[in-house]
Amino acid sequence: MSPATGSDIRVRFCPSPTGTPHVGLIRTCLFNWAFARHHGGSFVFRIEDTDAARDTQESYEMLLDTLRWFGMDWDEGPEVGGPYGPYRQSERGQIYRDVVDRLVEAGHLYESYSSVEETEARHRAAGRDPKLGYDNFDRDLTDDQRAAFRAEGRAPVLRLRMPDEEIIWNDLIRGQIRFLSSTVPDFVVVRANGEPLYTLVNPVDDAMMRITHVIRGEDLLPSTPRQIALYRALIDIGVAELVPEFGHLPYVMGEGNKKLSKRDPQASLYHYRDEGYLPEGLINYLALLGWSIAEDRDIFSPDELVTAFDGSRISTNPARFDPKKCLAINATHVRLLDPDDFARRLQGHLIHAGLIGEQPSEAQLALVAGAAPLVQERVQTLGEGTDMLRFLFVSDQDFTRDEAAVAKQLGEQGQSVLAASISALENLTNWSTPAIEEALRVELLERLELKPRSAFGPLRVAVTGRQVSPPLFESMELLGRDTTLARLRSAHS
RNA sequence: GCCCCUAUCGUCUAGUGGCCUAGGACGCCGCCCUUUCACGGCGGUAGCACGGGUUCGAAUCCCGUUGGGGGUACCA
Repeated sequence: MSPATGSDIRVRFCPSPTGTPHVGLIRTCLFNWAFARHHGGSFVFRIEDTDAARDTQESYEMLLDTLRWFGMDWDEGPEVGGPYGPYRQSERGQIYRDVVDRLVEAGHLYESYSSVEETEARHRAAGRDPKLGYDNFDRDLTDDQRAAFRAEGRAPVLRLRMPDEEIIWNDLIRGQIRFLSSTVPDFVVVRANGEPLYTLVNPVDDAMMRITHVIRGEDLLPSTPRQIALYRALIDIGVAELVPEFGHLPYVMGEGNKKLSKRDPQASLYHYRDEGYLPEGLINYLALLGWSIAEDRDIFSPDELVTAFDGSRISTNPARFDPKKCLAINATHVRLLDPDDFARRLQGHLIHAGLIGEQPSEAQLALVAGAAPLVQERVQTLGEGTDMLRFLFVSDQDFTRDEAAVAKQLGEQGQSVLAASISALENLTNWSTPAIEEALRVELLERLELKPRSAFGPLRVAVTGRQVSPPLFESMELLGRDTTLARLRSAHS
């Protein structure tokens, strides 16, 4: 049973601004965004910065930057506002204080003075496992007892009184899940210093922002009974209208059996952006981590994702992040790009790599336009394209050749190929790909009777500096007669 | 310890009782194409964790075992 349908659907993405945006986080964001867009609902972006010790402004800005790069636009949130703001928890202190006062007044929260040690001691004295957790001891403290604790100088935390009945919900992804309330102790929602905790502010904000579907990581699944209990209390005091639907996404794992760690460089989205992955390639792969679009298909555009993503077909078991498949999916998207679009993006990456300036010259623009089609079919990322085209853009002084390639191709036979090629090309009047190819084929393949492999390998290394390059004759044409001949001569010792 | 989630090729997954001698993708291997590297094409490799049920029939449902993961904070 869904509490809302169609455009009433409201979902949120609510990260803490700690560290660099990573794969698991953005995957969660993507699922929420796609779900909202599919249903024509609202996507709310909220910043959970209640932990002053760990939150940073830099991380906050990286979050916004990353979402924008992916094109995951939000309807409400930082910088766009909305009817339920502010959207940074650090700015919502008064709201929480008011809610807490009302919850206390209605008897849902109570003061608790027990320390962990005292709780464990009580468990031990009763012959119970001391690790059982909080024992709800302070629930029924009398006024006198509370006064006595205060007199000792102790400040209480506030705990939510959990209901006695079993808590059951129908998880959007996992079906019915039930927890015995006896296994869920009363939990702290306000610190002794008066600061509210995540356990309070997260459901309060979801309620006040009228969130209908909470889609989040599996790690939060065990805290759901507590949130539902808090929701019921919020409904009781008129802050919430309903308990939202919950859906718990499977983990994204890294190497081994560990959850993908924020520290793992492979987990940082910036790593992929710098390498020249395409946003649509990453979105495609991220979506595959715990979801499938169809039985025998796994390549799709962001638009196609949105069209298909109705919240079903989400898997329950953890997914392992596979860099190889991520690369392959990205490569497919590179090839799918409209050639002009690819050239434009490649140009951006060449600028990023410093091979051309922010304002490329006419000649550089022409070079990019001519070279892009040569590499679009043979690279997996824009970064590889940049590497492959470096020889076209570097100055003569900066041009270097790969040592292993030189050793392999520019030995004795390579030198004779170079000599023959130089004389064959020196007198070429028409510097075009077909003419260059014709001249070299006649000279090397027919006259010297060389195999194509041994004929063109040395030329490739001499001209591009690498054993892997765009097609040779096209490369020579783009490089131009003078530079090509200069490189052939400089390789000829 | 207690609670919860989870279990199909190396990896991501399809599969909701008969369409399954289990499909796709990545990876890997082979062949073709080929001026390198790729692209593309063709073919191959490899899997239902185990044990009990239920059923005419189980990868699919139930129970258990084992494995994996998470939670059990005055972090989020």
